[in-house]
Amino acid sequence: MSERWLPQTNHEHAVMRVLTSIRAVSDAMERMHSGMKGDMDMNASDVAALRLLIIRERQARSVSPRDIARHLRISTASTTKLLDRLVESGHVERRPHPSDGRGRVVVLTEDARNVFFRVFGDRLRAMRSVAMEYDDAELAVIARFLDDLCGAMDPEG
Amino acid sequence: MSERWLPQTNHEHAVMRVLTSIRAVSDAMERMHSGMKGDMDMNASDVAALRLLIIRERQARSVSPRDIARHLRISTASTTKLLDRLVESGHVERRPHPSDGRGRVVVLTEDARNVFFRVFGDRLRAMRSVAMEYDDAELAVIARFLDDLCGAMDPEG
DNA sequence: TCAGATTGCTAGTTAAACTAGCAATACCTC
DNA sequence: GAGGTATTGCTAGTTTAACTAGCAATCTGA
Repeated sequence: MSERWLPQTNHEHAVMRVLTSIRAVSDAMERMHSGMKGDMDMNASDVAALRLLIIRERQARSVSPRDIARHLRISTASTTKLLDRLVESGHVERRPHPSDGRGRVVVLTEDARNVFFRVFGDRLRAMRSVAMEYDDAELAVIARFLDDLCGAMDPEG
Repeated sequence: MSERWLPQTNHEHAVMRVLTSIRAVSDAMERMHSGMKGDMDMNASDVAALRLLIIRERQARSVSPRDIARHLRISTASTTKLLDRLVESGHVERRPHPSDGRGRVVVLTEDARNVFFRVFGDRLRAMRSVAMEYDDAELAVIARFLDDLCGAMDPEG
């Protein structure tokens, strides 16, 4: 997480500590997701696709196979197979795109939502109760930091 | 990231916003790592193993194949293959464990350190300069939050 | 209008995980 | 100590999920 750069001042130590912690959180998140292999009959990519669908649904934005391919950084061919798995397991459906004859719209089934929250519910609740301990001003700082960081890491998002 | 839970108060909205942001950061991190597929001749697991080695080295803690298997949540058989790849590409070496005849100690080559920082350097600098913008008190709050969150997500770490 | 781009798919290939089981070594109980 | 059990890292063979190449259908812009 560092470079040959070594923190000197107290402030630099604090910076280093935050970057180390963010890495730890990110690793924990990754393990949590890839750990779904065991908890449900799904691999990490399938879960990631499901998460994208859940998030986009909350934003009332539709998701195409192309979107999934871009988000997961996999080929459209792999995405077709991924969707085949999710369709076959009854988690999503392919619908024709309303205006683009080539495209598809991928939608969650109610079953998928249930499974997702059954598996992630405890973890989400635990995370939420951690955040609940912080006041508005603190949360504002944290959110601003995270958004800045995100922008620095990955311009497109 | 949410559940059927919907934020009501301002505070709950702030909580939600932070959890959404942390997800975004985590996704960006994951894409950054899996994006290494393109930037170097390595897959995400190999990079993750390399990161573990870099971090542990800084803590002066040795790393066994077993440690890597546990950290990446893959089998020891897969870890053997992973190490074969990294040894063959000249990024790590297997050394005998000093006190346990069964075990090995995996150590980085100088070459691996160079490659790692060449690829991640820009990103790490960008992240660091984001954190630099925050004062000690803010960084302390952020670090505490992240550590709390980590504890909530993944007790063992 | 039509040349080029984009979408999602199939087919076949490759990479990296998996399970099962092995010998060598360590640890624990008597 | 001696013997049984656990742990480590490995090999062999299998399965999964990514990849590339190329297709028809559709959209877009000059």
